[in-house]
Amino acid sequence: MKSNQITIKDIARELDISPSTVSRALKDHPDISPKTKKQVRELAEKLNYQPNSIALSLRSSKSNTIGVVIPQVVHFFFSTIISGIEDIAYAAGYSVMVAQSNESYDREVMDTKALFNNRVDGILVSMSRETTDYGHFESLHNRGIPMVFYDRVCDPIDCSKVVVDDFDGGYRATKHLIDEGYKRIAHLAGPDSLHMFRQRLEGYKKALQEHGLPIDESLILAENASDDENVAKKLTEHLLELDERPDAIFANNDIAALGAMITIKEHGLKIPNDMGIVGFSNWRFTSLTEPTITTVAQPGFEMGQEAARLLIAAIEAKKDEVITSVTKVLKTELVVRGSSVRG
Amino acid sequence: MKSNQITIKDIARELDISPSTVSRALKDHPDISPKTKKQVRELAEKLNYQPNSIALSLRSSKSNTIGVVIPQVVHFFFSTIISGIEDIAYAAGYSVMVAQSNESYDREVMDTKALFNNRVDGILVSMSRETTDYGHFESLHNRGIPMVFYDRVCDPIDCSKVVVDDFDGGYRATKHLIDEGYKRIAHLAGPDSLHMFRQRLEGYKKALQEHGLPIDESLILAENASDDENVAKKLTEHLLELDERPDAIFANNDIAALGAMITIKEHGLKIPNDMGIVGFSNWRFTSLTEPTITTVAQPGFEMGQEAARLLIAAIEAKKDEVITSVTKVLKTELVVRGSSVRG
DNA sequence: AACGTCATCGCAAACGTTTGCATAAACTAC
DNA sequence: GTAGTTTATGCAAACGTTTGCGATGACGTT
Repeated sequence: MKSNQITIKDIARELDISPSTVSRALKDHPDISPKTKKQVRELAEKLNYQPNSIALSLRSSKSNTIGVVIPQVVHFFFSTIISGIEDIAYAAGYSVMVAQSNESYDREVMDTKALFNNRVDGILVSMSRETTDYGHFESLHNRGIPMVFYDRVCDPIDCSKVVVDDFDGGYRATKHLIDEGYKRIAHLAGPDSLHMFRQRLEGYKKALQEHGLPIDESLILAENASDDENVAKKLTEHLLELDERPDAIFANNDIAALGAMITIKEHGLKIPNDMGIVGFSNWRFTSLTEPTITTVAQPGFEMGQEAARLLIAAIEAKKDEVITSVTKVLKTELVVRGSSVRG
Repeated sequence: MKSNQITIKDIARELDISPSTVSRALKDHPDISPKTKKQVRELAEKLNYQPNSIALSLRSSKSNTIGVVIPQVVHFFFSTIISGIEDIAYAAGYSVMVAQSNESYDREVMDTKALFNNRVDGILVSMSRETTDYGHFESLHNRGIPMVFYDRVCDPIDCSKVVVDDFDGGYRATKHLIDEGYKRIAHLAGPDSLHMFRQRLEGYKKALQEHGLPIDESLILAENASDDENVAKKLTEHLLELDERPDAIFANNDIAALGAMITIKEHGLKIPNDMGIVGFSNWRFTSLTEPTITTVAQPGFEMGQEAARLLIAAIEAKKDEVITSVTKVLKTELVVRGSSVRG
């Protein structure tokens, strides 16, 4: 069984008219007689004709496809973003091509090239951890293909970006703890190299300052790996051994928050009464622990949606040449749960 | 700045030779003189020529793209599968187009149609929960486009499939509990409608029988929703109130296992000494609870890889016409943790 | 009768690439 | 010097679709 895709030519031959007439009839062109239109439409229906979008792409140099470069699909936050992208793209008639960089710079370079070769109409990208050279982005950008960065953005490239307000997230988390009456709030910070972690730290500091609390550097401990609960456990041990131990911990991510929580409980302290905890990211498990963990929800779905919207707008407004780059900052949402509210 | 994609024609014009010569030179055709080849290659390099794969697709009627229909990208298991698919596809030079059905039959129908219109070379699909009519699959299959089902397979369609051995997973989980000395093992079963949940239940039963333990229907409670810990909590309450309460629970998924664990602890019972627990799926949090939860790991990544391999094989062997359909059954892996091993 | 106006349709080019065939020049062999 | 062979290149068609322009014929108008 060979592939029997029916083309406009088949319909034309069958009806003994020209392909052009078929094409026009199919799009209800006024030049075509109602009778011919009817014939064409009925035959197309009967044969289940589907336009060959590759031919369309070639002719119009538009593929109606957007490429997505993503560090890791398996991470909840990122897969949520994909979901948001897919949502908007689908509604706008675009297909989504996904390329996973696996946090590798080399893969990222190849991915962008592959997507470009596939003639995607635009590219959404979140940088890999390794990426420090931006040549591949610049080259794409210079060729005029629309791109939008999301989450891990590349500042030097002049295009639209969507980020989450990590500063505000850190601020809200800390302010919440303050509002709940905690006085000595520690912070388990993420690796200094990543922008978002620094922002969360800054938000934390601002909240303290704004409420007249001192910034005690001995209460700010940095993890080098943000996904390892054991590191968080060790840091928490350290915090608990301080002469003046903290009465709350704001962790840069939920895994760390959980690690802290486990350690605190091991020391016989009660959460939230003896110590409050707030995490970051709203992982699924935070609503399943005892107590449930207060955390900062990142708007992954909305981020994907917004990035897709910006990209599609850039793609479709390309004729006008006046695509002003915007940077959307999405607000986080504090999800208050048991680990930070004293009865 | 209009899109300045360099084509073979540009190179030809520049060098004052014909496009055919350029094309041949680029693929090292023996007809072309070394001198010309050198010139062409150097100019192509300099101009950073990239072949237009849309034109290639049109000519060869091969897009080097595979379509993936997936119920939900945000689920860990599914995103892991995507990762596996992407891994193999990338290595084989294919791009991956993702369409999310959101568990909706209508979306699934539109997704398959959209992928077909985009002329993907083959399709990987996992059915939505709603799907009971298979017309859209049949129509694709009749058109001769290769497809492979993964996880949620469609039995009536004659094509390759990749599933995980839920029966064996249920068996192993239960056998493990038996081996650890538990005697009265309850099962929190998933909704009866889904094949995989029935399989896990059957594996559970087989393990009991094989070890001379009675199958007590009062210890088998079905959830209607498999993602809600509250349901699991209620069912566990019920189990604990039985005259002869079970001394272990095999839950059909990790959320349920966690719900059970919380409830058991609330009743003052010790895990694993008073009661053992095994979950299913190896969610991230299962290694972060107290105690950590023994669970059955599903090989999502391998499943994606295997499905992609089978599909690509089918695509590339199409000339031979002898594509025998195979059904791959992937084994699960028991991850033994704290919730089921008495000290 | 000659001309203009429509309505309806086909031709051909174009998108970028590949490839069978023809062509031209250059060389070999007698 | 003629025929034959090799080497290197170009032409044109094809993939499926769209679209500007031209063609055809019917009809109405003077």
